[in-house]
Amino acid sequence: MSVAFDITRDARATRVSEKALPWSVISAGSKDDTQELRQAGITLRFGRNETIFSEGDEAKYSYKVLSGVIRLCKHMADGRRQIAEFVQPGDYCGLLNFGEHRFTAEAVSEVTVTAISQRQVETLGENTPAMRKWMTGFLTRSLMGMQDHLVMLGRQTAKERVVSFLLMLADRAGAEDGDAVELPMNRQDIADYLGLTIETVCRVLSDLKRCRIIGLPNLHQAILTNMDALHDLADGE
Amino acid sequence: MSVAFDITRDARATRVSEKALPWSVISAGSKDDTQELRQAGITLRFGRNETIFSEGDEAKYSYKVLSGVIRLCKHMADGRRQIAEFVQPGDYCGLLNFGEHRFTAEAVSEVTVTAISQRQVETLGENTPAMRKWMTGFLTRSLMGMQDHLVMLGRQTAKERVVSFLLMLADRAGAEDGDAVELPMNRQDIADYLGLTIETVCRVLSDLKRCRIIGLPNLHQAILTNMDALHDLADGE
DNA sequence: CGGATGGTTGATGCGTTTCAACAGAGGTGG
DNA sequence: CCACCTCTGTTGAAACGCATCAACCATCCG
Repeated sequence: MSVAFDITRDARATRVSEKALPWSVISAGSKDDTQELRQAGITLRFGRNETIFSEGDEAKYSYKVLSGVIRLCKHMADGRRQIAEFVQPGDYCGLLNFGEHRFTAEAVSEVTVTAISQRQVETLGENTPAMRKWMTGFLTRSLMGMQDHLVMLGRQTAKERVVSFLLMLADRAGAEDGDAVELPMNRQDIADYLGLTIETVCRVLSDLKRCRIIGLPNLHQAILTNMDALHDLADGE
Repeated sequence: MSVAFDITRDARATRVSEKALPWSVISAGSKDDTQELRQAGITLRFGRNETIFSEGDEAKYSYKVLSGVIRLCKHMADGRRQIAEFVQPGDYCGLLNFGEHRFTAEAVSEVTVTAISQRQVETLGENTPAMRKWMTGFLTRSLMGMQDHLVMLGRQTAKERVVSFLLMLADRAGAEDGDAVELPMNRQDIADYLGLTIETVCRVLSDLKRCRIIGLPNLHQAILTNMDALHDLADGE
């Protein structure tokens, strides 16, 4: 299957060191809510901090996350980094980047993805109305998410940002008062998503814990002890 | 024409005070790069600070700006405001907000727009491939603009933000070294776009003027005396 | 055990905000 | 025409929130 070969070339272009290779091609085809994409992709695995694609790379493939979490980020010349989005299982990335990828995609944790060639996506979009509709919806949802993120970075305080972030994760996971939410990303990732430093994120989390608004049983979980307080804090008391 | 009537109802729903009315219906139909939209709209006029639509309003219409500038913003409960975008002549707003508008749109200056019903837009999208392609492109460009804005708010300093803003305006206007760019929005608008205070924006502009990197002949123009210096400042020296 | 990695906490400094006073442009009415 | 007012922008002084720098801690793993 020539797609497999192309994938390999594309991946090499992402500057993952040879050592980081090989990703295993696990299977061709996987479950997918979007019927038309079902048999279009092949599955790849990436280890922690491996690069899936880089900003500026030719966008030959899109990816659907099967397991693990991907961060989409921009690296500035002087090392500053801004994470635009955490892509979770069931979500897509690199979709509809005509020409070249606008972000670098890196594996936050062990990740498996289905790769779909952009050509296939475009063809599907041109021929199937349902697919088209889904893609427009996808773009619109992306835009909405980015809009909320924008307001957060522009006008919320450090505490508001961290709390909003926890609530966003809770919302995505369907967590309720008293439930635990997973924090697959590390503190630096959270900081770079929120436009803060790692120390500030730590301090806010410690504060919340001290006030018994959340619990932190380990580095990768937060227990939402008091959702009401969180909601109040999220928009400034 | 029943569309004209519907426009009136929609506009009233935007809570523009009766005093602020009437907007004049200037003409039906106007020039448009997108052939299919050419005869679809009617033209409306809004005065400075009038609301074109509000966040949460049912999105019955989209708007193409013919003249003037619109700001798209979110208002927080405590009065904080974040501007997501300045919509300039030739640009669109309110497009593809299925259901309800996600932003409040207000006139920065005297504005004339063409209003197009969402139903028409959708129908055009379903039937004409060129229109569909254009709309996908529009969404993608919006997303890209928002992504750059996001990085700016998350990771750039006050000076970098103001400089990037000037360069963005210069780029849009096609201005070169030595040219003047128009600043149709006031300082508060700039501050709310950049996630800063009005005082900080003032100080940075004054600084740039003092260093002879820009000139400020009046409140609504900036002369780009030294584009190279601006580009350097935009990404941290 | 020792080193590496990632996280937390404290002390200090800086950049931006806040608060306050003032300046300039434009508009109105005596 | 000028005094007066309002609106917006500018500048200064002080306060504050977050960043920076540095020390320390916990966990993991060879």
